[in-house]
Amino acid sequence: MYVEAEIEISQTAMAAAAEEAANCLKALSNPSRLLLLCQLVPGEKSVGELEQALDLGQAYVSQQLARLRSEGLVRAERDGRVVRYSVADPRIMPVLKVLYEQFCAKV
Amino acid sequence: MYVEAEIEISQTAMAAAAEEAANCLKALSNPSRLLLLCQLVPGEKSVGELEQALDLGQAYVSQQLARLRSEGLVRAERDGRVVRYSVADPRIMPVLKVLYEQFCAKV
DNA sequence: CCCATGATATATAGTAACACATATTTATGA
DNA sequence: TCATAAATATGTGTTACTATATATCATGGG
Repeated sequence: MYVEAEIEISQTAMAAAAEEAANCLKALSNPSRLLLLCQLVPGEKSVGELEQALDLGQAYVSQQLARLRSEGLVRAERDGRVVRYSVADPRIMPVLKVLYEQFCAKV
Repeated sequence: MYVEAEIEISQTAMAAAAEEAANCLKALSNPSRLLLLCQLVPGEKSVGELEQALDLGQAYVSQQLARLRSEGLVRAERDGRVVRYSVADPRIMPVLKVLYEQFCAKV
């Protein structure tokens, strides 16, 4: 009985974690958003800097940043007329690291 | 010049890696598929076993497995009238590990 | 103080992809 | 050929992608 209950809870917890992780992955599962996040790994960057670094249009960058913001993955901070973005969710750093290891460092 | 060329290549390579990673993440970014993959971490399982373990319908499980197959993440092997699935892409194991650490082991 | 400008955000729209359910089909072994 | 296991087909509602157009917001000059 206890075992069943625990398994039940465990499965529930697992399902909840899977949903949370899946939401996070959905936000990461776009090349532009992934590159945007990578740009933010070393530290915060303004929208303009991100546009330049990735050679993407202003509105597009802003849209993708809004998506990441809505998921709580990045944070925006206004500084004069510039808005600087940085990584807000500590969980994605290790995820980005492992993605880099698996998909970029193919040596 | 060399530097510029290298940066150029580097960005191209980065974009290519980002696309590949994003495709992989897209396949992972669904709670059911994530749970299915987790079930396969210890070793291969038949479709029926997966249905039971996750309490999902047969067709649905088969659909999600087909999606994972199409991305090369899992492999199907027929054994009599049973089909056994296993993880096919070595890159997703570390990814699943980090997801587990970040989203499940919250202690 | 108002306005022009630069920086960023939001709105809108069309196409494609996804999620999921139900129905049907294919393969295999008794 | 029947029953079981798995795959595919099909339909419908939802979400994603990306482009273009427009709005907001802060600042320095007049």
